[in-house]
Formats: sequence, structure tokens, C-alpha cells
Amino acid sequence: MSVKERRDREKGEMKSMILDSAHKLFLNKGFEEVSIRNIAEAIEYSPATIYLYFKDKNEIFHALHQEAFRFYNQFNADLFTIKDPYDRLVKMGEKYMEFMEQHPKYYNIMFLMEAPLQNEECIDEWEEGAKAHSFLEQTVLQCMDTGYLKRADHQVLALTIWSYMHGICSLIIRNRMKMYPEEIRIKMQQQSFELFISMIKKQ
Amino acid sequence: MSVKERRDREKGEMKSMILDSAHKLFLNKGFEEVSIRNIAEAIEYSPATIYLYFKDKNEIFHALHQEAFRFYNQFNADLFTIKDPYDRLVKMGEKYMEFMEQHPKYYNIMFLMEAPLQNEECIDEWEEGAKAHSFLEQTVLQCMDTGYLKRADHQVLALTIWSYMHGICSLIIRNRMKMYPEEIRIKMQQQSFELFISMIKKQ
DNA sequence: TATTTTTAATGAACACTGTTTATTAAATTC
DNA sequence: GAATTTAATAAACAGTGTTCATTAAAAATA
Repeated sequence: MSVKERRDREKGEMKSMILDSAHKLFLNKGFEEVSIRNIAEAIEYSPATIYLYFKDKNEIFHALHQEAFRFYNQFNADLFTIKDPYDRLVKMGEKYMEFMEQHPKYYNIMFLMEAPLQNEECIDEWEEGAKAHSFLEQTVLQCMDTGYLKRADHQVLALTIWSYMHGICSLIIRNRMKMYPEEIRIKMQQQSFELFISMIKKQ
Repeated sequence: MSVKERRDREKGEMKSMILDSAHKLFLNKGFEEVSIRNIAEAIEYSPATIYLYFKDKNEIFHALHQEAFRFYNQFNADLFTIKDPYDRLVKMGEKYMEFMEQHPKYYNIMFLMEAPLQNEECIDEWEEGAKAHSFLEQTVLQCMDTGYLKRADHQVLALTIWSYMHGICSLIIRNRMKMYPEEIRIKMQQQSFELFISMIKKQ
């Protein structure tokens, strides 16, 4: 019995050893640029060994996708201390943009890359992502209850807000805002955010 | 003199032959999945020949990126016949989503892929994209002038609208809306669009 | 026209990639 | 101690983007 237990533990340790190395390499080189052979070299095992612990490269991406959401929730931990729901909502948007700017590689794997969600079974939990999203939904609902936002389906409004935030962030990250000269690009982005905030606000 | 002219013409013909083949292959297989060797085989030349006409694979992606924008402008041609600027703006949004749904591969290369804009010199014109964007800006301006939209910086509002549209579209295309069960996903998307439209409208 | 120069096209190679499989070595069970 | 299960790997498969020396053809010059 205890043999099986140790084996399971060792299997888990090996998995997180692979993931840790992959994680570090990915942060240095960018996700697509790291190969299975790179990871194998870093942990001093052969490439084939990786396949005893992960089905394929996408499964590694999926695991790191989940880790990125954990990191994102940590990054946003201080939002929970903001009592006023409207202040919290605005701060949430600001932090979303901050996260994109400070951690573009995480943003990329969380919201832009295809790889992490390319395996069928990825329909499963995605707990941390759901947590973040329902936090947004609850905040929106509270904003309506306190009269900050016009009454509407809070789920629909939450999706609309997220869509806007993700839209502007991914345009920036993927270099699709070159029609604006570099100097004014950031100003445009800020003004757009302010405009959007004023648009959802009651009155 | 005329020799050089013929040579230039032949060079151009070869370039568009490569591009045409690449285009067809990409539409069948998806962009990342087509190799230089695939293209070479299709045009019955050796892979090395491609490099006499294009610096690298990204340059091919860049050319197709431009073609996609031409196609997008064609797709939207009938918007010009809509006289009422607000009707035109709404229709513009609807067609944007239609385009994403009917031509996800074009949408991908236009707005999501990194490759087409990875070479330095891509800062150049991007004429067709600028055309589409300034059409949006002008429509927004006209909507303000006719009292449909609240007065604001029309460039900032145009960017905000595009950000929202791109946001919802890329969340769909990249499968990031799995927190909603498949049946209601499309409904959420439609309701969100309607909500956004009502948000930007005066009153 | 004959020879030199320029240009176009390629085969072969380089240094990679993800993934599979047969084989070996070690650990565990009988 | 022998048989069995498990873990790890070397080697191979079938690709990838890209470069470069070499060849074949076309154009320019003598």
C-alpha cells in the first residue's frame, strides 16, 4: 500500500518538477519558443520521459494556463479589501490592464493562445478562472444594487465589460494599434478606458 | 530597358503565384499548419525558391494579412450604401461579428496572430486597415453630429467600440467563453452586443 | 558570334521540432 | 532468488524554417 502511495507522490513531484522547469523557461523565452527537449535538458531527463507524465505539449500548456490563473487571482487579492463595489470595479479594470502590461506572457497563455485549450478534456473545471469571473459578476451585481450601474442582466454586463477590457488589452499586446503614433497610443488607451467607465455608469 | 521590365513583371507574377498557393493552402489547413515545403510543392518549385521572393515565412503572412484586409473591406462594401450613420454603425458591428464567424481564419491573421507583424518594416502603410478604421471613425463622428451618440472624442469612442467588438469576437474564437454552457453562449453574445449598443446611444 | 557576366533555381545540408517505440535497467512482488 | 511490473532512455520517424554552394539559363559585352 505505502509503495503505491510513494509512487503517486513521486509521480506528482516529477510532474511539478517538469512544470516548474517549463514555467521558468517559458517566462524567459516565450511560450511557443520552448521545446520539449529544452524542458528535458533543464530537468536532466530524456525528452521521452516527459511523455510519461504529460500526454503532449498542449497538456503542459494547459497546466501552465491553470497556474497563470492562480497567479492572476493572487495579483488581484487586494481587490477583496475594497468595500465600495464601484471603486472595486474600476480598480479591477485598472489591474486587468496592469496585469497585461506587466505579465504579457501570462496574459497570452490565459486568453490568447490556442494550445492550452486544444485538448478535448479541457472542458473540465477551470476553477480559478471561474472564480475570477464570478468575482466580476458579483461586483457588477453589487454595483447595480447600490445604484452605481444601470439595472441590466448582471451576467451580460459582466461579459460586456470583460469583452471591452480584453479587446483593448489584446489589441495592444498583439500590436494592432499602430494606426496611432506610439506617443499617443497610451493616451488613447487611457482615454478609452475612462470613456468606457463613464458609459457604464448610471447617468 | 524592356528586359528589366519583363523581369520585374515576372518577379511580380511569381510572387503572386506563391501568395495564391499559400492563400489556398492556408484556407484549407489553417495558417500555422502550412509549411514552406507545402507551398513549394503546390507551385512545383523547390522550397529554396520561395526565399528568392520572400524574406521569410512572416513576410508571406504579412502579405496575406494585407489581402485579408482587402477582403474584409469588400465584405463590408454594402455598408457604404447605408445613409443613416447610426444604422450603419450598428450594421457595422453586426457584420464584424458575421465576418469573424464566417471567416475565422481571416479574422485570426488580421487581429490575433503575431507572425504577420513580426518584421520591423511592417510599420509601413497598412492602407486597407487604415481605410476600414477611418470609416468607423467617420461613422462615429456622423453619429455624434446627428445626435445619435453622446459627444466625445470620436477617435476615442471609435477605439472603444472596436475594442469591445474585438474583445467579444476573440473570446469566442479562442474558446474563452466555456463558463457559459454552449446553448446559451450565443444568446449571451447577442445580448451583450445589444447592451453595448444601448450603452453608447444617447439617453 | 563567342565569351563573359548576371540572374534564377535547386539539392543538400544544418539545426531544429513533437512524438513513438523497442530496449534496457531498476524496483517491487511473488 | 526468480518473475513481474515499472521507469527511463536511445534511436528513429516525419516533419520544420532557413542557408549556401553549385548548376543551368539568360543577358550583356567584346
